[in-house]
Amino acid sequence: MEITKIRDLEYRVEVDRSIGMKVPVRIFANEELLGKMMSDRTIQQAINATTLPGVQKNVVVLPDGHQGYGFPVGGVAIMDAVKGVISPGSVGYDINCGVRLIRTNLTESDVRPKLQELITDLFESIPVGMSKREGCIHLSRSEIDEVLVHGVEWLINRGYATKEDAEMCEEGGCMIGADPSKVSEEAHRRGMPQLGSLGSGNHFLEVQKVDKIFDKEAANTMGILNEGDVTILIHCGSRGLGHQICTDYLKVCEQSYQKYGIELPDRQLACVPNASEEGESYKMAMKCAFNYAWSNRQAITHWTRKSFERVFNQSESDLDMKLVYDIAHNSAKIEDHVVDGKEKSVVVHRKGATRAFPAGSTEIPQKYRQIGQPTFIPGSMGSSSWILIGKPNSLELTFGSTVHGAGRLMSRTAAHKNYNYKQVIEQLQQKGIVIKSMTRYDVVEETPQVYKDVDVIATISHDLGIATKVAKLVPLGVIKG
DNA sequence: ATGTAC
Repeated sequence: MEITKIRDLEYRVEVDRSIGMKVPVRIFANEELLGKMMSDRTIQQAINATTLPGVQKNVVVLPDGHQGYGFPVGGVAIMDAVKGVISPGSVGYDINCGVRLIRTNLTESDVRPKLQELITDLFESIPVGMSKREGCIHLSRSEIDEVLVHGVEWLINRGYATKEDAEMCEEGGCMIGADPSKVSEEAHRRGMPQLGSLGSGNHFLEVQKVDKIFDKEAANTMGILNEGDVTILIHCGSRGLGHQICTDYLKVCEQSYQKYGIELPDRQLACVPNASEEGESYKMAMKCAFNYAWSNRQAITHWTRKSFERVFNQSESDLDMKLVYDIAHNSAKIEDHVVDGKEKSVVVHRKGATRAFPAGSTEIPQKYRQIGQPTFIPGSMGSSSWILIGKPNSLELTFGSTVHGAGRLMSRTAAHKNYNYKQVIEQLQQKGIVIKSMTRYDVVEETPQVYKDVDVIATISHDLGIATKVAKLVPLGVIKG
């Protein structure tokens, strides 16, 4: 493959019809990050995606891009909504994996003396770890259907959410058109006992302080007033339910290629025509997983607020723990984008990528319409996290998207070879970071050294003008699987 | 990411 440098931070793979490419690949990265992408299948996977039926304009690889299942994590691809495909493989297993940020009225000096107590209380009240059931909201077979259809609204009615919480989620915390009859009984069964659980791997809940504010106006609009303010970041997804829905529809894809005459360069790049019966069914099921993931993060939010109330002996209104915003990392959405100078309805696949719509977009809450959509990059444990806001260049360059995280540098196995639990814990202690985790191996596998430098990723997004820096957050304490 | 390989 031939990669051409277009300018600083932009590279390109031109169309090669001999291998079925229909559009170019556009890579946004610095030289070092590009080098990492070239050491695995990232670019090849993006090239594969340019062969999919109905693909438009170009496939995007963001600076945090790395190899994924079929389609790169940190990738964005748009398909003609009428003639193109929708690709469950290009959304990923953890449908609506995402991040939300909560603000508080507390400062670092309020939290430090009670940090150990706070992290212990959070760890005891929020279920973490693989396949966790204890402590979750256990849904009956009919209740889970209500959650899948209504999303956060179901939790409002049960006292787990406010109307404002729902408004601070994309789509108001509910995807219209979710149909639980398109979700298998197996997926239902897995989802019923897991609502309100964090999961494992890179999922976490972190208590942070605002380290530096870069954009005071935007920060203040989000309720981030001063450096030293305490925030909470929650990173998790749709758990076993979303995973099962992806698994189920990958099978549906496999069974339909002959019927639709689809030939793929990689079986893992699973897809079906967007407008087909199978495509419509996938979307209705995917929307259920969306609603479940929002509800999941919301239940965790509720228990987080209760935990803070207990530890600081203050009421929820005193603490003013407002949800700043909630974003999705793994999604397919029908949006209008400009292709060849014309607005066109397309399926936007964002896998390990978030929406980053600029100011004025009707898809973002009124509260943020003047400044642009808030987006968050989760760091976790030793590394910083970032608040960014969407800017007009995102529509020009990345189909209204930006980066979602640092991206792994070292495999899980390599992490164990190079680091042990004691080392990682000591390193965190030296920084004053309190951690409680379900397993030791998750801590080792998630040590900051296994990730690329999140600050560089944020800076590239900023320099490209797709989403610019609002504030840098650093961890005080973290709970994880 | 995920009942870490039905």
